[in-house]
Amino acid sequence: MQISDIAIPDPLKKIYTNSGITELYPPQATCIEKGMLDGKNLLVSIPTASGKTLVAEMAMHCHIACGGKCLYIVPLKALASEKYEEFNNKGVKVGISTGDLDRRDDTLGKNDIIVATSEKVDSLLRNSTRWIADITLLVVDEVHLIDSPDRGPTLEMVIAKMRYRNPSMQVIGLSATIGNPKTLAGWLDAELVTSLWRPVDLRQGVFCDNRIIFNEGERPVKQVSKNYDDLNLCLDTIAEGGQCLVFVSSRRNAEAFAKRGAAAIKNDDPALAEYAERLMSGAETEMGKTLAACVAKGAAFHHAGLSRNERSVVEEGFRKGLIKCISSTPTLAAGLNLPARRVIIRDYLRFTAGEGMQPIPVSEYHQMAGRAGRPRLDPYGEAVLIAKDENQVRELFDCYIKAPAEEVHSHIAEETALYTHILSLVASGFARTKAELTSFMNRTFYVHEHKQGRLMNRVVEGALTFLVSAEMVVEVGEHLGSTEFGSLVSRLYIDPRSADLVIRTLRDGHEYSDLGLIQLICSTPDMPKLYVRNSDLAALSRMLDDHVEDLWLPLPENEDGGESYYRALKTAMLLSDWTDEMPDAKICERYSVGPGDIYGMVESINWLLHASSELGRMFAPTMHQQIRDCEICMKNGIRRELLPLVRLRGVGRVRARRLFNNGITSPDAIRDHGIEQIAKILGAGIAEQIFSQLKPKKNVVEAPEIPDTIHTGQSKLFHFG
DNA sequence: GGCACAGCATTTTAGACAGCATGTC
DNA sequence: CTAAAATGCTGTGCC
Repeated sequence: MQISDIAIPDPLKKIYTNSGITELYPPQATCIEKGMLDGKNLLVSIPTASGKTLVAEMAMHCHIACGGKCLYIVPLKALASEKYEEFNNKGVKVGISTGDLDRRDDTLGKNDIIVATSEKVDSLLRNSTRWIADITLLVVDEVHLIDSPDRGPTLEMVIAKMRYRNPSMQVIGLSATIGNPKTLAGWLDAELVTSLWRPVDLRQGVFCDNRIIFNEGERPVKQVSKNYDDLNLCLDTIAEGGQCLVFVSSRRNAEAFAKRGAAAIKNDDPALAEYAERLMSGAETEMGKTLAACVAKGAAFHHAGLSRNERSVVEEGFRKGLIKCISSTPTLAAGLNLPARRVIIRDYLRFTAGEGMQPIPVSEYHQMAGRAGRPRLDPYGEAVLIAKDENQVRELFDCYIKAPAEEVHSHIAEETALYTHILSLVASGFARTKAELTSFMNRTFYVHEHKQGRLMNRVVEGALTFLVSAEMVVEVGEHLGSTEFGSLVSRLYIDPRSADLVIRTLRDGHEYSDLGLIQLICSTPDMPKLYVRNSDLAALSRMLDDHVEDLWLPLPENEDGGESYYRALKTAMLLSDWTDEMPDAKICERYSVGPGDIYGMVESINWLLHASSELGRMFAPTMHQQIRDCEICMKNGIRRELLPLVRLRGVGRVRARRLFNNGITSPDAIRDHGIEQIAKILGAGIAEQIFSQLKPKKNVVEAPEIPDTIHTGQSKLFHFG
């Protein structure tokens, strides 16, 4: 099918033809034949990188041309940015809305296309965002993620809510290949498009005994390293002029492989030195230094412990073709699109808590294998598994290459997952009676799949019981309503169990302490927690002894509560060190984490601190200001003594500390010292910026407070053995 | 006494959504 | 309670 023959707006046609797209891929053509441009719902279940986004884009432009508005839901923030870039500058207005990128609500609604994560859409629905009613086309990217145990229920609810609000809205689901596409399409009232076609030939094989065994034929691999097959596979591709992506199961493995790769590649391209330098200049941690050393030789590793800068340098270096191989944990499988000639799925077993080493799902294998082969750049892509012996070759073929795609199932009938969603249905007016609640839940994929809602009703009943006892929902006869507290929890977008724990503890009447508050929030189910290792236990119990007064939650009596208690406590210690101005590198070393982990945890607790301060306003007004202050300290990574200083624009943790250590502890003191003095400490430009914010001088002249000790930024709170 | 190393015991193990309001070194 | 691989520790053998 030719682009010129399709009923899409002319400007878009022009953009496509100008960029060399003149003909549709076969599955794309099928979408149009099935009535996508006539408003039919669609489920497109095709392999990765076979042109799903383009299909959705055409449909979106048709809607926009008719005065419609489109919502494009993605599972990851990184993906949201990627899609935003892709849709932008094509003659329509595009907006993005995720937890950390937001073009403010009122202006956001003026866009023709809005790209958002599923959680963000849920949050927008809970906060009755007006433009939601204007959406005429909903595109759900990676719909198969409905199957995810933790985030799937949210996606399922968001789809159900959107369709309930806008009954005439068109829905397009984009999915990887799945085992039961008909069931999912049935739920969406959608035409189904399935295909196995790919734009770049993908050869899937298993490595064993110095050769890759493909479905048809074999390919020998030169043995350079005696001990490492994975390295040989990697060098083989590089020698041929390709790049390589290696998926491994742990961060340590990723780093170890990159070191081996760096030693073997021995590439001294001067362009690489520049990238290495960009990494080295910011590298405070051991991890950062090894990364820089690897990149200098043309190898890199990638995992969630990397800082933002480190990630982007690695990604850019690989895109430019300078970095020849990246060894990665699953971060790169789902997120950013970084295709490579050859993908090596080295570890197909992964540790799962409570289940030991488990084979990764087929869907994830496809996800990784799909990264092989860059459209228009590589002649073909190769995805290679590694077998220990001939027996395993057959096993891997059966379990992955020839294996049928997994089915997608609803996870919505799990009670704890439902608390938040039932609350939101009641609080945002989707269900005003039990009957309405039941009828809404009957529209979920779960009920569609199971053809009956008996278990669902029981679970909903359980969730209601919890919400009523937590005073978030009230039941009056058949009627359901949310309390002021319940509405707040729903809008804050936190787990009702978190809110319940927070307000219960705040009401207990503890004396305020930052550590107590941080511990409380870290104990919440919404907070990601660190793992506790045996070697941490000594420091943790000393922590308990030394801070009995400050901690708000006591060690639980029963044995099995201990582990999660300690995990929360350890997380609280890290964050406490952060607000105690401990340098990043030291935190990384002490807790064996990467800069990216610190960033992630600080981000999470900031979100929850904000929510807690709102809860505090309602339940513990005397603590509200304290919580707000703690929030600012956490955001900046500073001690309380710097609070007055960071209120000034242009002053963050470093400059505030520098001023404080010079005896300048408040905006008033800054004024008293005069602009020249401040310029000496921080530089003229900054000094000017600061002075322009200072209000006219008060009549009272205070002597500047001079601290009796100079703070070094080292932690006094905790000392590990 | 000191060192190298085999062999056994212990330890560790991926990722990432959400609020708010703008400017760190 | 699961399992693989890396790291830690102990004891042996040798100089």
